[in-house]
Amino acid sequence: MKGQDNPELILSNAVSKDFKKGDILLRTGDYSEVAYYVEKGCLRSFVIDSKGKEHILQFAPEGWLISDLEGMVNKKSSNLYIDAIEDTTVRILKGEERFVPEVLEKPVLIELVQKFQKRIFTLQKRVIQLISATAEERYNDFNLTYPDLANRIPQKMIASYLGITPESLSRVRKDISTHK
Amino acid sequence: MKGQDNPELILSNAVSKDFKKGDILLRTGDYSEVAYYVEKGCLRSFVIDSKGKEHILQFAPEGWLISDLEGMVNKKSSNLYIDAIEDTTVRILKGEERFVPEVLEKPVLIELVQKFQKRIFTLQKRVIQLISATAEERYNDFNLTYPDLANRIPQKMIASYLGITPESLSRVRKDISTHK
DNA sequence: CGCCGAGTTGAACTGAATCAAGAAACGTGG
DNA sequence: CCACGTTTCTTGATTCAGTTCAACTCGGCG
Repeated sequence: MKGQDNPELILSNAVSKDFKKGDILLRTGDYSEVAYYVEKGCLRSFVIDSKGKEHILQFAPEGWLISDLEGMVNKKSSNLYIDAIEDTTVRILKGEERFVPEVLEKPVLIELVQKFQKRIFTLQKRVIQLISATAEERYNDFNLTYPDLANRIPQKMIASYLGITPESLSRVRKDISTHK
Repeated sequence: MKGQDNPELILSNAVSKDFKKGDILLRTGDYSEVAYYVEKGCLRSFVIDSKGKEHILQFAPEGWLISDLEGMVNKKSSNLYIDAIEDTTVRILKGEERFVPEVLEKPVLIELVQKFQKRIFTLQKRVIQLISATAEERYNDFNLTYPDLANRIPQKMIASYLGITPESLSRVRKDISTHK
């Protein structure tokens, strides 16, 4: 969830931590009440389906927030992974501070409500696109949602996020460049 | 967003209203800071794409909450429609009570955060499915998410929600019945 | 009745997946 | 800094799930 409006209140007493490219922050089976605010670098969350295929739910470059909401809502272990695509510096928002709403201060709750609304809006847009747009249209929208990210991360990850194969994305990019 | 856990606090001073099947509660271009809690009947939200095709984002049978979050977040007019699929009774949650978080009481905010987390989780599940599941798998999951709704509403609306054509849904249902 | 929207079925078509093979880029150790 | 192996990207040929278009049936409602 995007946060270029810096979430000062939520971050006020969050500690920093560094991860190396490839480090896994959360794996299936883990239980986590932690959320990460990315200061530098890029994280991703993804699931692995029954056929062993990876599906990327979200990228989190600078200014984005990423977490395992399902685990936090259901108070049970996660079915998703979060890992670092680049060397990344995060601020860690602990569960006690953040995801047991009862103990949060009102101004922090307000910030949360607003962040959640944005995330819901983003996800709704993605649902509509998956339903109605072609691979090419979705790739173009990816570039609007995550400016410049296409130059930083492997194409196969973009393909996974778009819900197409790397081969198809390669062809889509070819079409865009040759003609347009 | 599902609410079989009755949202008592949010509803505490919400007024009731009845709509007839076919009534439009919100249309593109309207600005609304209202949310509806469905007590009886069924609403739906949908968008119309550039080709004039309808895409259903959400159904709201009894116990669900439905609204135009985008409009509320961005403080601008909506690009979606909400209408009644059946004669429906709702409780209206007004913006001043509900979507200007600053004036909400802390217990109400906590309820909101929890509702939003559930909606985010539901949407994430749908994104994963649109990316990775076949039409048949998605239809089966629809029946889990909205038990019995398949018997109440036209199939072409289910098809729109699933992101397939009515013809395809017809064939999927045939396959399921003939073999299984 | 007769009509009209909803659902079904068929046949041809298409966007994207799959499978396969080769080319380019990448990083790791010598 | 180069050499090598591994991963990523590209391109081609084939297949397949779902679309499109068209014709027909059914069931409810005037």
